[in-house]
Amino acid sequence: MSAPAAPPRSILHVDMDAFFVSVELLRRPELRGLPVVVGGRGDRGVVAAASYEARHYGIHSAMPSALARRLCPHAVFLPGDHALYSEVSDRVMALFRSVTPLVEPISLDEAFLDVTGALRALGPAPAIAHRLRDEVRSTEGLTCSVGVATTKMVAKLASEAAKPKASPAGPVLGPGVHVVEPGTELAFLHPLPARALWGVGPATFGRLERFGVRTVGDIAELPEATLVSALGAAHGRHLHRLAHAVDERDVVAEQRPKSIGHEETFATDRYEHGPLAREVVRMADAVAGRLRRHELAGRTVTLKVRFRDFRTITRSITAPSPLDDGPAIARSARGLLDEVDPSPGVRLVGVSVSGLVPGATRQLSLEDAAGPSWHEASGAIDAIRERFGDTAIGPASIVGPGGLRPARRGEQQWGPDRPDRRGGEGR
DNA sequence: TCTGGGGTCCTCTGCCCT
DNA sequence: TCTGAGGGCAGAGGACCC
Repeated sequence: MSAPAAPPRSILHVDMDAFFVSVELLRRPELRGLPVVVGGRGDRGVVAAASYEARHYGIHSAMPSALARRLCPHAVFLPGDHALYSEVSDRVMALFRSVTPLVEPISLDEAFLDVTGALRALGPAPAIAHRLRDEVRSTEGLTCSVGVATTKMVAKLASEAAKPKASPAGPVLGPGVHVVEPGTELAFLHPLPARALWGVGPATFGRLERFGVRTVGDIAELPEATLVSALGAAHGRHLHRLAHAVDERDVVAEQRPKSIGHEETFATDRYEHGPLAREVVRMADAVAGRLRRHELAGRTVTLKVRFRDFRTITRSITAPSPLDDGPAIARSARGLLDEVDPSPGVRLVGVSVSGLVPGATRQLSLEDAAGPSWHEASGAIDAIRERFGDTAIGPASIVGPGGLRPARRGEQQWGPDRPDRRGGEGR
């Protein structure tokens, strides 16, 4: 006798509407109804979010800011305030957790909620979705769209269907909540464009197009073997299942990061090792601070370099024991940088650390064994920064008059704001 | 049009070891 | 001692997501 089938899960995907822009409008209500763009304002910046009025002009997130400005010169461009969005996001996520502990944040403005266990206490999932929308609106003054379905994938696409849309006459309100009833998943999914599926980007779509694929239903009609031969085993099988609405992935509340990194695009390209090395030290210091804040350490240090022609290389090295202090990470990253020829022009460098383990398991190095180490000093540095700010202390090679400021997370989230504000050396 | 920053996951290749 | 197969791991890069 087979076990009875598990009851369908009730999964919500909540997506804040034009989140960054909406947060800005709360403190600048006079901008309501205008095309507003949040993001990098420099020549190399990109759009992080656009109001529905701005979207009407064809502006969308990830678009180069310079192009957005050409499309709508009279739009209001705002620089973005990552710290503020983060604060608001924390409050919204806390509100979600008052409904269910199974909340999986995807980004500052999106989360999955598994409310299967809350149905008895709070009523059916659509009712919970409406209640969440009302609470977000009344407590934060923000609107969100909610998708309700039995899987993460379909809930995600359902929230998209619930969203407001831009139109020539102005934003058109969406339903706010879109429910895909159990058993109707395929009817909802198959007419959607293939690009709607999670995991189908420009490259994958290009390969699928050769088979005449335009919709999710077209993908579903392809044999799994065809998808595997076109896309590789893991990706092919995964897409085949998604196109048949099979998605058993759980909502995971606690996710430990697998890597922590920091990268920056320069307002002007760098052509020499010296300035790049100083930037690498600054980024290593920032990454180390974030590792310690998360009580993590990692063995693999990766240096990323993007050249003027956008060619991107990565170089990595794995240390014998996990690292979490700036000088050690900087030494590894600078060693990798020494192998790179910057003469073609470098527009971006980044430093990241992966292979993360809890910081407490970090092994003592020879340096530690020899006496008081930089690791001990790091704790004092963190305390000083906590109290006096990030600029209060840092590696001697980057702070001081005319030096570089330590990097803060999200500080340059959407590209360099002004030409060479850190005094870097172009050519 | 000319492309940010923070990530995750997958594939391929080369090396080392058995 | 040499050779090949296979597994594990590190390194590099590509694709994708928000």
